[in-house]
Amino acid sequence: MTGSRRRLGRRFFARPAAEVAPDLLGRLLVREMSSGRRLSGRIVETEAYEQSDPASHSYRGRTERNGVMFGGPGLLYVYFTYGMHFCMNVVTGPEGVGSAVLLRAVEPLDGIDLMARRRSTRDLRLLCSGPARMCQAFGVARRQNGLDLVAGSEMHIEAGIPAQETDIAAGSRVGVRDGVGRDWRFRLRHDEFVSRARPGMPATRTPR
DNA sequence: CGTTGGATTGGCT
DNA sequence: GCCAATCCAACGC
Repeated sequence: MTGSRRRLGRRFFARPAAEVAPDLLGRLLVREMSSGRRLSGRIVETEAYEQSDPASHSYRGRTERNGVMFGGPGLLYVYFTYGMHFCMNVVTGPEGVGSAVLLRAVEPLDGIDLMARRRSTRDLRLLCSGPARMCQAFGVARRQNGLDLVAGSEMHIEAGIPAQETDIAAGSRVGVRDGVGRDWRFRLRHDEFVSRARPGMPATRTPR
């Protein structure tokens, strides 16, 4: 139904962010609560950030805030923004290089009641359709920064059912003038769980 | 040390 | 569609 429960390994993440980002669509983000409860969602929207990119937190080198981005593939990079929101990324590429994929939206699967309580809404489309909404629904905050998605037990990503290339739409990222070949925002076409529409995200065109 | 604005969201001028 | 909320990293002086 939602595909393979095989966990994605270190090698999957040890590639350029622009390659990992579209490949994450259709995979399952999973959090195992210490209570034994499982929270999960099918990834439907991502964005790639390479170190060479002025829009990336890692562009100006390693700092206290972005340190995890340089820590090696498969780590979870969580940052705080706008004075109230958290966003989560999956670190990609080799250790020492600051690259990551921002998880922007998932389709809620397991633990929907718990997500609804955290989000103060029962509307499925408002639970995880945005990077900060996802973090709130999954209970991800500062404490989860640096978690290992490959060797750790708190969070991981399962293989699920990878999206077909023809089902993927690519466009420019928020606030970034992406040129041809640099459309690094990816989402499933015709999916109702993606974040709210914004300019620069055409409904057509396939990546790579 | 002061200023600026952000990989956003929710509520409503 | 527009703007306030609210912290803090990065940058300029």
